Amino acid sequence: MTDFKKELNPLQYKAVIHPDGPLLIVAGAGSGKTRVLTYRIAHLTTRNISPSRILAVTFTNKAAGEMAKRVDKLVNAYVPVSTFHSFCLRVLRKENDRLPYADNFVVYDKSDQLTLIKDCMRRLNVSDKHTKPKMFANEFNHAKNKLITAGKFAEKINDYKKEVVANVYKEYEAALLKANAMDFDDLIMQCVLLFQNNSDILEKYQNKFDHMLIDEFQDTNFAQYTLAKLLVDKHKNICVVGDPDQSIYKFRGADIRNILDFEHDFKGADLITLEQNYRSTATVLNVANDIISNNKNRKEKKLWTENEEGEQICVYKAMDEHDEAEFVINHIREQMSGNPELSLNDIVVFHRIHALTRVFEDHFRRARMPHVILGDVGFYNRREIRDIVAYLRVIANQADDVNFKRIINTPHRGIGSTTQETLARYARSCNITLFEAAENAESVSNLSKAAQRKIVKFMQLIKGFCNAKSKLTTTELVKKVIDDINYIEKVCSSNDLQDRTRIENIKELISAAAEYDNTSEDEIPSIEGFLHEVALSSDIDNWNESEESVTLMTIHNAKGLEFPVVYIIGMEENLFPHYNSSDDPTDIEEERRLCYVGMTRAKKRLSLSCAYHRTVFGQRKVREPSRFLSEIPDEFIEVRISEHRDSFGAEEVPPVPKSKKSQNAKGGYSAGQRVVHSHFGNGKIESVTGKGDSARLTIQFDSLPNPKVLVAQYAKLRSLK
DNA sequence: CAGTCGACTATTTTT
DNA sequence: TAGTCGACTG
Repeated sequence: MTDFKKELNPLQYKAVIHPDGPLLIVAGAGSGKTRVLTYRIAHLTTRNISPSRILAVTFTNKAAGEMAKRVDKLVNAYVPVSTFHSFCLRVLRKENDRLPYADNFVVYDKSDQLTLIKDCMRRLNVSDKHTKPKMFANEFNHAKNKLITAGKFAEKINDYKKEVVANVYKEYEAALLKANAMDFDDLIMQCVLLFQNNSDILEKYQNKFDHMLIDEFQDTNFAQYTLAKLLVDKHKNICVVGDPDQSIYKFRGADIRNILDFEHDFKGADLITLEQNYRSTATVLNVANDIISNNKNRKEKKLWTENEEGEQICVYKAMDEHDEAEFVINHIREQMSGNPELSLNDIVVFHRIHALTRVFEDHFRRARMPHVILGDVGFYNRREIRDIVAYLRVIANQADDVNFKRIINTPHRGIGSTTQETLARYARSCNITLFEAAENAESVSNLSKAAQRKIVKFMQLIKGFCNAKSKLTTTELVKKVIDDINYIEKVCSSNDLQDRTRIENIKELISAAAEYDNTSEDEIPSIEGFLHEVALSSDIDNWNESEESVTLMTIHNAKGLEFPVVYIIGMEENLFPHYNSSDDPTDIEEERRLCYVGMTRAKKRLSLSCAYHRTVFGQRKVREPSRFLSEIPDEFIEVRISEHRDSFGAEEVPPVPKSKKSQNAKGGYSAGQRVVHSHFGNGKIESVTGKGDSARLTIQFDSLPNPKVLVAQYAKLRSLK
């Protein structure tokens, strides 16, 4: 049995063995927050509290899985750990008969949501000229995070814009219900509504759990906090862990007041503050402390450490983003060769926005440095995966109009937009789903005989799947769908790289289904269960941290992680802090917290970089170093300046050697000329538009199937003879 | 009906 | 720059 006292410091131990009642643990970065939570859960089980009577909630599925594993290791007990979303989904499925949704409801992700919103806008004749679908999505999400339903929203309209939003919101909610689908934020809101409207069910869950524990409490939103308050209302055995300085999800409705008000909401709550950092070197910690102390709106807290001073922070001022990438690669090599203990998976590159990874990926690939990029177009957002999953969704839930529309002509089967619109109009006039309309295709007089035939054939296919559903495992069904619709042959049969990766991805989807069939905690694995898992899975959940490669990810993804070597790139004004945050002081403070989170991930070595030039929206712009850089005292940093330039802010030295530059200046490119490109190799210029540096060259490279258009200034071409 | 071409717009961050 | 959307043509 674990000796809890021996493995924890006195404050951590106090938190772990704290008896019943509300407990707030304010835990600074690297102070052993997860450790405390894990040990506390483990400790509860030793107090004869059954694992199933503990409700533990973390921020990601990955963190949840890891915590469950660690508890198991400590006390040999399996305590299920959830995210708010997965917990709510489980409740909603279980208590389905109290909901207006049928039990096979699906979860809509962001892009399903946008499609549906566009539909609603079209139906209400709302132009997307000034009110973008995304804007509506944001409004709805925020409303749901505050538990404001469409009905409530409509009650407090004060201007025209709100009125439009209210109308679309109403239409959207109705459409969701009709499609038997919930969006992400519904999972929480519907669960809260369920509890609020059904006291017997609420009571059941209040009695089911003796203790509730919440990780990353600073990033909970109003709906989540309300849910927690409801659940623990009887026994008040709630333990929350968080750090206000690490609250970085305001855009998702996270409300820092949750943690600041906790002691007020739960009278008699105990507070334990953990301030000793075990993770980082003193230098890293000092720098992070200095940065965060610039936030005005914050509770004073100073982390300290007994760790060694460590090396200085490296700040690299690059010429441009290419130079920045080269620096990171070279620096990584330097670190690796001087340190045999170090492995590539000890190294991470953080960025504020995904767009920065493009250039890095290029350079990493060319340098043959193994790397993994998290996020951006995640696995389940790839077209081929979405296509197949759309079939599964319709098979599971025939009311799903959004996905029905997606699959009716994918792969092409001659059911074009005219036919689809006729079908949709028919469905609307009869107030039935597209699926039902398609079933009656033959009685829709506006459809041509040919169109009817094609729809009937398609419906036979789909109904075949629906009938097969109960007889097959998830894996078998996925395979059957892919085979029967001939997806690979019809959509990705060429031999180019893109199609080959598509096929790889499809294989991976089959593996994912197999994995679900084999390891799911669902009593009976089902296509619905698989779809729910898919809907709630995130990039970080699928990240394999033991792979021998450098990881690139956003700082938002880095929450709760730590790495020996950390790079933060793009430390420039309007990028970090981000442009959209630069005029609002509260937003700037959130950006600063984000910076703080990034820095405090580093155990040994932290490097920051910015570029003097960067191509933004395809245009080369002069950049200014981030204000955060100037918030670091000089004594902690070692500044390195790009060799391509003498001093920062001095006259720019051209990135390409003089000879090439002068050729550009002469406007020396002309059609028919043979050239060499560093990337694509030999090619022939087919045409030239414009002149000088901004000339656009259409070049047919020998290595590529199609011509490419490059801008002379950036193309870095060398003329042949 | 499907594929191509040009115009346009976009970058926060995610369960 | 690159990805998406709509118009146009075969």
